[in-house]
Amino acid sequence: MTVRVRIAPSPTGDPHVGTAYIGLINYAFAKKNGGKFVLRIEDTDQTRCTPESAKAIYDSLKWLGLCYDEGPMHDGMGGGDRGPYIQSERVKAGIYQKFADKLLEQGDAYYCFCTARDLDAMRKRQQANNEPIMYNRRCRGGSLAEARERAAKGEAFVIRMKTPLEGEFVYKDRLRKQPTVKGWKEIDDQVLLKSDGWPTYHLAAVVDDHLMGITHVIRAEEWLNSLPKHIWLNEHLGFTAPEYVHVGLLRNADKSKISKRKNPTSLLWYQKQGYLPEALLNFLALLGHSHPDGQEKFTLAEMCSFFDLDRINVAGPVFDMAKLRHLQGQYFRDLSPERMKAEVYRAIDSKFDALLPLVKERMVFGGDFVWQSEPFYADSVTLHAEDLLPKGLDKTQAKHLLEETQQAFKRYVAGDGAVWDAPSLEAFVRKFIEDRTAPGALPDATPEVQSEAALWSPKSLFMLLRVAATGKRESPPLFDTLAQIGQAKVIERLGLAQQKLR
RNA sequence: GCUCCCAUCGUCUAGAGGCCUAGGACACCAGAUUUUCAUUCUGGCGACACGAGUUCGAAUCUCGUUGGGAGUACCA
Repeated sequence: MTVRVRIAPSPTGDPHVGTAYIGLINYAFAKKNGGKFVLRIEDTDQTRCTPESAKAIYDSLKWLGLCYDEGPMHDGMGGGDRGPYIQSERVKAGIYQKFADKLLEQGDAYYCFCTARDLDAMRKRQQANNEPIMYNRRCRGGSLAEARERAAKGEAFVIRMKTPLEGEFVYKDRLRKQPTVKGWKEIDDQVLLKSDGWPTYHLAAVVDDHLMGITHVIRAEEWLNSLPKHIWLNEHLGFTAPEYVHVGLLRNADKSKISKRKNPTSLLWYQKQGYLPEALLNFLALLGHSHPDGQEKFTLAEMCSFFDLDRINVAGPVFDMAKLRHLQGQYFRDLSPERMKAEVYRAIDSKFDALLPLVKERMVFGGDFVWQSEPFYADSVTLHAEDLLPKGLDKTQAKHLLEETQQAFKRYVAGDGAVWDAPSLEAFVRKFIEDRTAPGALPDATPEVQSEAALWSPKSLFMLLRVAATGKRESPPLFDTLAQIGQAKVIERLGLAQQKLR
């Protein structure tokens, strides 16, 4: 039997680093076993999926070098005779409806007419009573003929699976020590077909994995809980189930499932930042799996040759940006002069158009751009304490001003509808100064602070901010500069300036 | 709440009963090289969550506790 594996991302938002991770594992497993790596687009949520997002997935996989053997045709990848590989197209071909009907006929599924309101109320009740939260199966007993009549009259419905009411589900995942055992009564009568007639993930994935001849479903742990449903569906649809294997979830530094709030998750971001695909892939390859000899730097092809599914560690690894950065450096320095040049130009180009109008006022020669725009590209700036002391300020005072301004920026950024552009920033900072210096603005303040208020002049604060943000006493207009540097870096550099004044 | 999963240095991991006074990598600290910085090299810090068993012997097996995570949608 030839190995056939798949990744089945949902095209919502930016392509996700988790897709790359699971993709890498599947890809390596396929190649190691001389099998096929399939891409299927799971766009059955009509409200969230977009074609642009699907395209970004193809491009990202291509960028990483995880070229799929079968899938939507794109840029030399894809094709195959088990298509279409986009579920929305399969919906239109009536594929899922057919299998839902089969279950209905067999008495393994039923029409459910409960409304969202009903379900909501039910859930609230269960929550209040500390009961497990699941559908109460109210519609389960109804006759099929009667239900079909109601449906024909235009009443909204979904189709649910008729989960066994008793007994146990047992499945041994090859990566887990113990078999998964679950009482069927804990398992919900999952919706299979939504009221718009489109399938949910559960039905669509099981049907397509079968139709596409998938032999191994290697996916993230978050699916482990719905495994019984998927096995059940395979059985009742008369399919030979693929082997299901669940690997650990990528984590934030706090061990929670990786999320864009706490970690960059968009592959587009890594690409834009200048991360090399080889480096990112190599880094991902180190998570949950390792080279048998402890080697840490290797190519995709090498990984494919030593990859061993059974050596995967299912504890969810933390995505450690520091280590990624290290590998990126290793790969970058190994680049050929041509490729390195291309990377450098690309990095400059990424901000060039936005920066040139600001910087050009002080330029005499083309080369001046390089040093004058340095603070905008640099990861960090070098500060000199003496530059941070505008006329008339001492260390403590300057530090206070920086501290308070930094706090103000933080509040500003956290606020609703905060716009980080030059006019907004200027308005904000001027208002901030005004509030600080208005007579009686701080009635409860100590005399010390009161006297400090006199120092809040635009002139000294602006210079302070300029130096803190850029490390230089000369720069393009302050607010344009702050806007271009970006909120995160500005706030960070304001903090570093305070440390410098200690 | 309920169900399920997981558990070696701060992080990624090696380790499938004696080779473990637990190895490597990142980070961190110190030193060498470098005019500086970075690179590179050397050294240091640093973990088997806890408690019972099984065994002559346990990081490795079993059970419990604790901790962390996931799921609980007409999202995937």
